[in-house]
Amino acid sequence: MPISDCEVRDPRIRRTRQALQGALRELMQTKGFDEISVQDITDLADVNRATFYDHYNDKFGLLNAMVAGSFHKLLAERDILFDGTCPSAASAIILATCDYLTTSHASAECNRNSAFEPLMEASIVAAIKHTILKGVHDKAAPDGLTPEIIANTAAWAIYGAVKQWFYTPNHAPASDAVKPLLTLVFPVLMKITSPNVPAEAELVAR
Amino acid sequence: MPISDCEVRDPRIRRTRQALQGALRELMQTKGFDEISVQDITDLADVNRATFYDHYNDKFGLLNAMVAGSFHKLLAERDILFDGTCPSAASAIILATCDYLTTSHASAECNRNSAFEPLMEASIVAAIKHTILKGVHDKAAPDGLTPEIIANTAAWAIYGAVKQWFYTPNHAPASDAVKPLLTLVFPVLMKITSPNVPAEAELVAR
DNA sequence: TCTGTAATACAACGTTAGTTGTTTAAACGT
DNA sequence: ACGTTTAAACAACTAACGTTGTATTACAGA
Repeated sequence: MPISDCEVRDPRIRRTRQALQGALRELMQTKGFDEISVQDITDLADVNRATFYDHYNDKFGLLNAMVAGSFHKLLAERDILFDGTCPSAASAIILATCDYLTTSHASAECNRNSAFEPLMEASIVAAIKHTILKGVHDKAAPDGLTPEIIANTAAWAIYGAVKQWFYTPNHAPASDAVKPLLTLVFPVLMKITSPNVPAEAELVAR
Repeated sequence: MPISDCEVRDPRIRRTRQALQGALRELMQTKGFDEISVQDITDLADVNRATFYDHYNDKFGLLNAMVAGSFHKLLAERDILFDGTCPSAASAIILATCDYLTTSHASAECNRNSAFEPLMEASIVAAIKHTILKGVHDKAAPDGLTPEIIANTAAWAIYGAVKQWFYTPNHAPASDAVKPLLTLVFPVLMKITSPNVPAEAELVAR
């Protein structure tokens, strides 16, 4: 029965989890995620295999915690705070996502496993959403929408945009890609403060 | 070594795959996805377990094929064709996604498995993207963007929006939810034909 | 410092996964 | 109708999974 990762007091738990995450990180330098067994991880971390299951449901749970943790850290380091109106904060989120995708793929190449990518993605999207929500949770939203819906939509849109950018052959460097991607997703975020964007005019006239 | 699902001539292959998909579908009525073993599936489908691996890489591969297939079918039945400008087609896609999420959750409740949901989601998003791309792949896109990027962003945004709607307690019925969700994601799609939406003005002035 | 709580170590278990090689039989072109 | 092609059946195997129970040891509060 795994316990939440945030605010763990007991140093034993922190040590064990750090060891497991460190081991997985190290193993992923050389192997693909699907070639790594729980045994491999616990051997390297010098932790009993059964103990692993006290902390994570499975290999994917560990991956999830790792990705969420490091992406959150990346965002925190850059001191990103989005207040619902400032495009530069949105840019920073997009850039961070670009960077994260790039570096994480550089270390862990070739994960042809069918389950690997969607899981990483879910973790990243959750982190983006969380960051957006921190800034807008107390703002207003137009009828039928909520800050949560908008934040989630934006988070998914951002990740989808960055992902497609990333998988485009010979894509522009991240710093150049941010601006066009921002124009794409920013209208979604704008719904928080200005419910009516002009495209609306065409919608009601459908 | 699994073979593509589209256009399978050999009736033996079709029969086997249908049997496997049917079996999984039936098992998911009562069990969670993670409680179902490949053995269970092949037993019910009256197929040898080794044969399973001639068709799918693993359980997730089968799930993927099922979801993609049925969601595509749902879209095809409703005769959805999105030309990049018509909001009603976009509405139809959103509505279909709402419906699909609702029905698929009704049959397969409680899949607390960490890997299950992200995989289904990836399949659905891929299907949405495919539908959008059919309509816009030959259209123009503003600098730094491509029809693919826009389609992917829109697909992720749509799924993210619908998902959050779905998980909102006491959410409005799908038919009522479509309109607000549409106002949220339509600006993204609009980039295909009208590169400059007014929010842009604020962006360059940052 | 002491004590109850809670995490880890360890061993052993049954189950499932995924692979391989061979045999049988259905499908297809001619 | 015949022979070729190719999918499915089957058995057997290794390796990894996830669980269970008990003993040990580290932590946190008093």
